[in-house]
Amino acid sequence: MKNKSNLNINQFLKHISLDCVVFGFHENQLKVLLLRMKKTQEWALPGGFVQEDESMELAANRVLKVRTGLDHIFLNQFHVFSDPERSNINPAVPDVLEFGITFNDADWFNQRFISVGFYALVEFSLVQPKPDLLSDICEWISLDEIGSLMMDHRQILDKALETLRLQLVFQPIGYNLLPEKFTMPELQKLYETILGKELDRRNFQRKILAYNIISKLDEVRQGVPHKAPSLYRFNPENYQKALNEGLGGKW
Amino acid sequence: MKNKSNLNINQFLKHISLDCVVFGFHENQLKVLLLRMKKTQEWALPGGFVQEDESMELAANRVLKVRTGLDHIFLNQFHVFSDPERSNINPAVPDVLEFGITFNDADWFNQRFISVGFYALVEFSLVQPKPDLLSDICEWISLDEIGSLMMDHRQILDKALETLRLQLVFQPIGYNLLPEKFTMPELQKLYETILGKELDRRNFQRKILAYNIISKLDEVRQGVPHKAPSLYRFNPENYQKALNEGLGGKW
DNA sequence: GCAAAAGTGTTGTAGCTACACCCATGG
DNA sequence: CCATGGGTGTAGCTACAACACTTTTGC
Repeated sequence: MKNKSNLNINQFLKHISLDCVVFGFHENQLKVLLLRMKKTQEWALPGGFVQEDESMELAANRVLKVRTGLDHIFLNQFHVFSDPERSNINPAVPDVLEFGITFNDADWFNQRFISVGFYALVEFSLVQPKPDLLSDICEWISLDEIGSLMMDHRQILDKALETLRLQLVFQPIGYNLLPEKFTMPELQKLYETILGKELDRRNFQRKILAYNIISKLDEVRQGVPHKAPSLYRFNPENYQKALNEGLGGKW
Repeated sequence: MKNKSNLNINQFLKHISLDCVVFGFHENQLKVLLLRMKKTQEWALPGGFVQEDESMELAANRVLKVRTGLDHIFLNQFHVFSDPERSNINPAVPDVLEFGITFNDADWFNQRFISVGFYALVEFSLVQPKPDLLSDICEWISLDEIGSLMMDHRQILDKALETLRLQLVFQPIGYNLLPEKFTMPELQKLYETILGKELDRRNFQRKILAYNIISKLDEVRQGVPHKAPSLYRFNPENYQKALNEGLGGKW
């Protein structure tokens, strides 16, 4: 008797999928959560399909809950990818009869899919990456080590980054990507990585502090060479306000 | 013999639709192209379904070509609307057997649809509004005269406006909304309408001119009371550059 | 004590706001 | 000649960039 898939394909909407670009920040590097496909060894973004009774946002949350173990993830849709050629031959289609997938199911997978792109910001240390049925590895890859991806996923990633860059300029992003306590140089490095350029240490500090979205703590980071940097944390009230109203200012 | 619909529903993807918020500017007012549904007399956004072999962008262009007579319209997708309740009972579903629509077709219409929102900027005077099969009127309605709309179309409109506002701040929008020749006060009124606030006449002029995206002509508007305002037109090269690089600056 | 990184201050300038004034036209 | 609206100029302020200097710590 075959191992049976718990996949019931009929509960999903046809033609519609979603892909998530999950960003994390660790060791002063921006990372993205990727899966390696069993069949082709290609790397891919975590994604899935929408059920009959859920919104795209709910579906993205559901998918990411399984992939990361996290609930209530910071999520934003940023673009719909609908080029009819984007998955002319879908390399992710599982082998027939594997995982209990039938001929009919394989046909279903080979349909043309329009995909809604989401980006997510998560705290690196809280994530427990788990591969899905079609992949053998799920792990964080540094942005500068990512090469080509499955299908049009590289294009999706690039668009997510572009969007993140635009958002960063007038919304405080760090809250979701950093641990509760962090140092000013860490926050700066995050900004520099996303923006793709270096910033002046002193001007950065003054600018961030002027927004009143973070508060200095009476602690310093322990066990580092040279002068110990102070720890900060986000100020929830002002942070929420800044999220709604935007920041303004040049970067 | 019944009048036969030219609609072949099987050529369309299931579950996916698109809605367009078409903006035009006329008599110093921002207007939106709306349809009045035959069945319910409700106003609705022009929209449609995606064919098997086209991208969302192509589909939106196709829909708008029929609705306005225009080709190569400036179009941007801005959000996906996927609340499962957004069309619990679809009021736009045509009466069975009307327009040659069969029982099966009616079922098809009553599916749940996820809709991709597009906004379009067009030159008012070039548009020749045409109703579709399900509507009896297609016409421009001033933004401040629009009340509630069919389904969640009001929400879609509001989101489009919000997006337009954000885009306006760092991209030159006017080109697609104004005729070839226009005056400074007209351009200003357009900005004021989109931003929803008044701007200083003199500062506006200096700021716009500083971008070098428009050129003054050796003509003035004829047949107006008081001092005749100069005519301007967009400068294609610098305009394209500004589109790519953004503008920057506060509004 | 020297290198490396954190913390604080200053100064010049571009760009914005908020004005005042002049010009052209119709009644 | 006056009301209305277009066109141009200027003063003050803010926010940013580009700097120099001091402090703390590991080796």
